[in-house]
Amino acid sequence: MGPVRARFAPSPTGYLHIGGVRTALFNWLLVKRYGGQFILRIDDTDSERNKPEALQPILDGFRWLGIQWDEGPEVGGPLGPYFQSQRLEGYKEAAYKLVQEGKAYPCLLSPEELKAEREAAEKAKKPYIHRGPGRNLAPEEALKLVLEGKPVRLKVTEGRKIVLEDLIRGRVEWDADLLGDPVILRGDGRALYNFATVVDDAAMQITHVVRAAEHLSNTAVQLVAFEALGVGQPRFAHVPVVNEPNSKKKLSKRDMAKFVTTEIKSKLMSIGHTAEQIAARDDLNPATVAFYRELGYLPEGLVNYLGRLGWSLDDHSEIIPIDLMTANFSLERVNDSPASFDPDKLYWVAGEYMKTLPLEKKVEGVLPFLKRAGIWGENESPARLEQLRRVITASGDRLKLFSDILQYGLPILLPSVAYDEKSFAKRVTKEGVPGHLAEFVDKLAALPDFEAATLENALKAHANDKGFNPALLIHGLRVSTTGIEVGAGVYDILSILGKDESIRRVRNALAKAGLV
RNA sequence: GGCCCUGUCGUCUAGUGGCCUAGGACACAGCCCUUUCACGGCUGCGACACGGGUUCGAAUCCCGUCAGGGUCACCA
Repeated sequence: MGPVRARFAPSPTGYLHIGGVRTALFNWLLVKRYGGQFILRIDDTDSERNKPEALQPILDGFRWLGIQWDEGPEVGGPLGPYFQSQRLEGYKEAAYKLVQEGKAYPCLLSPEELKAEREAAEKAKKPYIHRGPGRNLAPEEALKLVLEGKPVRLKVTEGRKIVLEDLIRGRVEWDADLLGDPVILRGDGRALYNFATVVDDAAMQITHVVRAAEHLSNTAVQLVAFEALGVGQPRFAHVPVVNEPNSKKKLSKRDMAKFVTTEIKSKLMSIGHTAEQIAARDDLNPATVAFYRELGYLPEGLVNYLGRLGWSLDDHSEIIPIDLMTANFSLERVNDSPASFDPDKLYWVAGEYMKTLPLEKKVEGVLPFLKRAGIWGENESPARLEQLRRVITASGDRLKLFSDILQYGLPILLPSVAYDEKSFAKRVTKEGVPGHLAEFVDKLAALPDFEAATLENALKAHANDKGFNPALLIHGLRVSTTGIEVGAGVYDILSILGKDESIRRVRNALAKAGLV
């Protein structure tokens, strides 16, 4: 395959939809695989719905994911402008040209008449196929009417088949007789999507249109438009839609609110969002890219997951770094049935990427969450930073998302311990434990150093000496010093805390337990 | 309803006529490792929508049925 020019054409809606990203990613991968340009074209012709400030989140999202466009907003390109709202004249001219050539004609019927036609067809249980009375007008007369403000319809040639050789779905055919003449230009001169997209794809020399399968039906009229325009056709590839988790329904841009369950909400609140903030942002739900960014997912993980959704490298690869993906991507291996979005698997993939991330990158990623939690200032001491590094290292693979630092790091980093009462009762107040703790605190005070290995030896020796199960002390210490039962190894925790702080926390716990 | 698309474990997938008593991954369950949790290791659970053909042989090809989805605008 030669060089590819592929495009993604989002509407500026204020957020980047997961399904859209997957489609954009396939376009981008195709370009990276075969060489060429990935074009971002902004579909902002619907002025009521599209606000200019709604574009930025989309661009930010793509940049965060590492999906860079070669032509489009902010980067320009030779075949711009890349905003459809700035290309309106071109659509108009193209439509006029078609009218002059007799390939399109003015629609003479009023909206009311059209509605009546449609309803009559519906009542008669017949498919509604519009053929306008203006079809046979002489070109001069037709153009005059169009210039006077009549909408323009494309003439669909009857008595033949429209054939698409789709790169993913194979051969798809439509009977032209079942296709009504579509409106391509409104009375006020604004083009309709099906026409604008064709004019632009031709003008921008798009070679491959990779888009969601929901556009498959549209392709028939677009094919007719390409023909009428007398320009070369791109190749088409219709990728299956992305479904809701555990569902056969499309992951929809609408009704995304239902994904914000109480569980999701509490997760968002745990990273510092208030209920009001969540309610005010329509991009904070699991169907958007912003949501995963907000929770501290690694973009590499999201890209891997999305790339693997509907496409596979072979019979066993799951973790496919971007270089491997771009070197091997092909439309042939894109599935032709819909795929359900699986948040659990995404979480796992994100964790796999986190495992391989260098420590300094983890520190960097975790900082915003600590700052928002109010326990990290702008000028923390080197010692404090070193402590954070040790916390992250000790957390190990438990840290799958950057926001997980709140769960595993806070109990160590926070100066005061928030005790989980159930755990406290089970592991500290328990029979005999306070006594062991009190005794061991003195041992701790006498230790030559506070390395994890030293601590482990001392603890085991002490328990052996006294003849009790070391687990009693391990669990007691953990809860005394962090308040909770899960997290890094207890020796690591004590070592990070240091001698003074460890002893202070254990004594506090003993005081709380009613023993000093 | 018309047209179009799709149907392999709960989910993502491998499979292009014999390598398939259908392989891998996530999730789930159990065991081991670790005196927590996680990681890791092992084991288990679990699918070719159904019915007809074609063929020596079908998850794979054909037909039908059923099911799901998409689309039918002077929206994108």
